[in-house]
Amino acid sequence: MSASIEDVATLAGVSIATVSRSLRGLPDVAPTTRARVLAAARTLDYVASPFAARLASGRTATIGAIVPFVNRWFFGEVIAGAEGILREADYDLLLYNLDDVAGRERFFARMPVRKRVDGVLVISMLLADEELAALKALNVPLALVGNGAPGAHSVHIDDTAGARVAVDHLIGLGHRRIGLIGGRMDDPMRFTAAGDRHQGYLEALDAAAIPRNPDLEAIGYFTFDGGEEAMKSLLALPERPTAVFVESDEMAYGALRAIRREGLRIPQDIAVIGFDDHVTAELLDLSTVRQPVQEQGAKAARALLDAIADPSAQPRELVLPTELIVRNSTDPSVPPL
Amino acid sequence: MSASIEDVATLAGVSIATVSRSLRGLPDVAPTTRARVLAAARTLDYVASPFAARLASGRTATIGAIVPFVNRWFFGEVIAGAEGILREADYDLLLYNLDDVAGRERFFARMPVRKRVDGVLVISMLLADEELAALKALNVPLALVGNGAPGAHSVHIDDTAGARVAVDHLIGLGHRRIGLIGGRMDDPMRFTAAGDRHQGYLEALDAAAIPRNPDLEAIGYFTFDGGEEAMKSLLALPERPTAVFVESDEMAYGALRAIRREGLRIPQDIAVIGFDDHVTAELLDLSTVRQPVQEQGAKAARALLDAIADPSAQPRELVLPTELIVRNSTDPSVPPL
DNA sequence: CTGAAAGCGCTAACAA
DNA sequence: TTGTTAGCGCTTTCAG
Repeated sequence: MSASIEDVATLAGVSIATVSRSLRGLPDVAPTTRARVLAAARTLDYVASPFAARLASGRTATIGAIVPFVNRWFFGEVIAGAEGILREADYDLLLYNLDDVAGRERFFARMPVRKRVDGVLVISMLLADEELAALKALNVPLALVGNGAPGAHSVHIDDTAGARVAVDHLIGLGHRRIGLIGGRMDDPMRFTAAGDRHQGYLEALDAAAIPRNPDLEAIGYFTFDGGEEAMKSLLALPERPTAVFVESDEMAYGALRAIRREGLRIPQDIAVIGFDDHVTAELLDLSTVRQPVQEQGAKAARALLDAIADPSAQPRELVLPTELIVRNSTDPSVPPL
Repeated sequence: MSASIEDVATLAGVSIATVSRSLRGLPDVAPTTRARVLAAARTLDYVASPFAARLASGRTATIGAIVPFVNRWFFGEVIAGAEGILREADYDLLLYNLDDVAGRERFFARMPVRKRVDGVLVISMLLADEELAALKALNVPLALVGNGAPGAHSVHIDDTAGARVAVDHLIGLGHRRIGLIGGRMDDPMRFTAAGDRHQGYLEALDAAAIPRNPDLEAIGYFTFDGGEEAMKSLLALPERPTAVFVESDEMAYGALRAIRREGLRIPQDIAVIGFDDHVTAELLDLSTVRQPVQEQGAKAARALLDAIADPSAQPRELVLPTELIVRNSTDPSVPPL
């Protein structure tokens, strides 16, 4: 096996306590002693066994990240953002991918994070009361990305405001008959974006004194196919909308396809704006509302580290700004790709 | 704090050794005793401290996954595949995201996986000799996704064969002037796909007795922009190709854009086929070569678990099949979206 | 400034 | 079948 703290102590001619202190940069070690220890550690290529250190100190130097789907764009970005900050601080990132409702139940039934993390990062999940309670019972700081919860740190955008900006943009272009394509509010994974963005849509209409029209609101799955289906239903209306606000870019891609299949032109016949600024939104020339994704992960990780350093600190809520990105799918004056 | 093994032992009226045995399902425990222990553990909501267990047993029950970019489609899928298998086996997944060349160097300089994993999963990286040596020095099983290495388990596709199928498809459609858009062989992250796919392109031409033509080979970054630039250079040729094989779907998206901007029609003026079957390939109606991605992660994770269970087992190499997906970007007889 | 020694909460012989 | 006990490799008092 590899070198242990004893080996280093022997080689440096000091006690293991001094090795421990030297290596961790604790005060009260003579500079020359420390140098000797560092040299010994280096020649033996020594690293402390994290498990022994964790057992002895009680600190795990690990963050658990709970994510619905690692393999979706948004979540991957958030994790990348968080990982960078954590790695820098020498924290490990333990990944829990829920995958579906069954996986989510399994996670909360078994609570595999117990006794193994100093903090928990929950990505884009609206937690049920019992779930929140279960996580709080871990007695470690909790940070949420995407929405807030009492007693937890949180980093998110203002979905409602973002949606309002998108719809205002359509109104500014002269549209009055504006459709909505959105996700179900009762999504099984309980994402909150759908509800909030729907709300923003309604507020924008109200502010412009455009009457609400439930016929123009098409709800479906928060996916490409869901968007396509929803758009089809709007196109089948006796009087179809001249513009649609779609609650996510992925749904918007489906909407674009439905519109093109119908032989209609974008944006002349129907203008489309999405939400997220997904990687391929630019490629598809889709107007959208950009949200900082990696940054949400990074900020949440930072919040956790701060909370671990100072457990008495109050939970903070951080709201990051969104940005309207105008492309050719809404504005014909923007040159197409 | 939460319950310890002692608490359970006391409540069940047995020794801690018996608790340990009962909870881990070891033999030689009387059924009634085991039942009593399980009941006690349940009422105390007890889980063993993983750190104590790991220190005592020497098994970490965690796998380190080293990935260039969590936030890219391919890698996210691989991780999702691996995570599922590992979670099922009660293994933790420790994520190391390299992010760039500097991150890669930092990783290998510090080797943060030391003393903390029972196995290492390396995703899509061609390891330099020193890197491979460093990982082998960990003395734990090593599994690679995307390419092989002596002494390591590996799961990958046959990139060369896949590329050949793609180019054969173009040849079958009557094309003779077939361009290539590919990544640099000397990619800083050292992905191997570029070289292998390039090779397949050449082999397909040779097999069809179509002379190679270096002018038709455009090399760039393995990204959307790289593909766009490369396509532009092909379009600028005095005699442009009638079809292009692009080594990745993401590059192909860029190529599609360059072609459309030039006012040319796909596939009538130029046929385009990509590689990967990236999520949005269907949306963009792009013909491609599909590779099983999650499955590669799952199979590699399985290989690691097997190797941990039986360290004497020889490293195995698993090659998964690819599949040609014909869409409208190459074949006009396939109805467009 | 440094060392001795007592844990941290388990697992794994070894006895009984 | 069960209990006793010696570690696992550190961190952290507490003396010195």
